[in-house]
Amino acid sequence: MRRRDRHDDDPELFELLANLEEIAETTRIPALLCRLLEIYGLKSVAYLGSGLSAQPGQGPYLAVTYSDDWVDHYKAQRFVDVDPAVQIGMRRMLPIDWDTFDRRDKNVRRLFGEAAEFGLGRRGISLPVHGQHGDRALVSITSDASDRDWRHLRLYYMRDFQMLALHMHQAILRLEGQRMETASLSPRERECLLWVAEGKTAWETAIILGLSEHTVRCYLESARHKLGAANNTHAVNKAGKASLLSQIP
Amino acid sequence: MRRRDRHDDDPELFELLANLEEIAETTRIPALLCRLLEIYGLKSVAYLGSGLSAQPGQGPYLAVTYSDDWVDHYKAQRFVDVDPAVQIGMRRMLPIDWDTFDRRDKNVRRLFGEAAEFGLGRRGISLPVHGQHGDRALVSITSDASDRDWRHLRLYYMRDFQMLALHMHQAILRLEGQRMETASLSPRERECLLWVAEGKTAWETAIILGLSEHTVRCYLESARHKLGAANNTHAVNKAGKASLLSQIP
DNA sequence: CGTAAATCCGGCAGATACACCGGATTTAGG
DNA sequence: CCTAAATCCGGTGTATCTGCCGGATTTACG
Repeated sequence: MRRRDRHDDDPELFELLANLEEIAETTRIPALLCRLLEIYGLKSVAYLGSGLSAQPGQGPYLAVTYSDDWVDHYKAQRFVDVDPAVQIGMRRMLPIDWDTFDRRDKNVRRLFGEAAEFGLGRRGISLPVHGQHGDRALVSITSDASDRDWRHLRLYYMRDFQMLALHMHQAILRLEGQRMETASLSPRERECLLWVAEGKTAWETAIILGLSEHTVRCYLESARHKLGAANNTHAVNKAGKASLLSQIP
Repeated sequence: MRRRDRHDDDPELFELLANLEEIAETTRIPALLCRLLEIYGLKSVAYLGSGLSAQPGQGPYLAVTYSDDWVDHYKAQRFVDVDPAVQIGMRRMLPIDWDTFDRRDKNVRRLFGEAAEFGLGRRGISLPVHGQHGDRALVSITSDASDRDWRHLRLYYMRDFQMLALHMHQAILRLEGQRMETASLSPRERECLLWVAEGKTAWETAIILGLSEHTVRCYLESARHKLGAANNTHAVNKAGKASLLSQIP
């Protein structure tokens, strides 16, 4: 805990955010994570990104300060299926303190036990990040702070890392592709797709919108064409990820 | 700008977050927004939520400190279709400074001109919020700070309001329903649904996964049943919103 | 004043989805 | 040990989707 004794001015935070914007290669990310360790006096920082490239089957993106040993062990033991930080954190919106995890499960206890052996901090927070296109990330930090310090620090960590996590995700998205040419749907096309996404048939949608069934089909067809979708299901998925189905046009 | 001269300790922020967690009625939200005005020395705070109730056709949720006159005028003029804070902010992940908007469009200039007449600050920031289920929100704040002050303040505003916006959204979600019973899909069901969401037919999915077409149909059927979906399209939409289609199971 | 886009309508053939019927083995957990 | 769930396979009839053909008027923009 080097410079975290004063919480007054935080030029570091904004400097780090600027650095993230300037990064031009993914190879420089680990170094930046290490700077985070120093500045915030942490034991580890980890970034786990999912759904970055919009193609299924693509593995998650990982950038960590963990030792390679721990990463290999984690993968070999398939801890990702057990790890509450991932399982719960990836399904949340707000950051979560690892202290709140239920450790009664024996697999979970084993995970945290072995994590400690590999030098991860006893305390941890995971901050979920939600991108625009269904892409997600989880930024996790660990610390060895005492119980006293931790109660205060965690709040400041949550505050700063909420922003850092967001910008980190943005930077990685920028570097790892995810070019999403956003097609624009007409109001009617969007409306038809919206109801089809709710499980309505073309006929039902026609009733709801007061159109002929055939007209609905035409809108769906042009929506599919605009989105480059193979069928309605694909179109709904693409439009949903591009948040074209929200109420605000 | 009452107490914002010192950026050192921020008990206010964490107190506000605690208040947000304790709120039991939506009627108390406006009062909390007004406290934000005082504490941060702002001209206005606005929350705009979209897709909160998971039913289409539901209007957006609005909680603002604007005058009713401005809200009525804004709605009457359909400014939401023009407002770059909404149009751009809702499609972003990172917060955006209103100074960066392109004001060449005459409609945009009219919007900001009339906004100033109704007493909104000259400076503004909008912070997008992304929920887990496709729900979104935009928290916008305005200020009358001088150019000098603004350059520094905006960063601190972004930092604190990034957290405040998130917790505000969480509080409103909690109060405004959005109970999403998360069905759990088996790996195979999820996998089939994933490829169908990519526009593949059952036959193609069967080839990809090395299964018989009939087996794929069975998995899709049980997935639909688990999700309470009327058809594959509905199932993909539901599963996507519940982030059941991501790589991390 | 054109042009492009959005808004509407109809029909038809073939592909695909969907529901409902039947069966099987393997695996995890109480 | 037993049960539940997950993993697999086949058939059938009907509903729905999808692509492609043909029209129409209105609106916005340069």
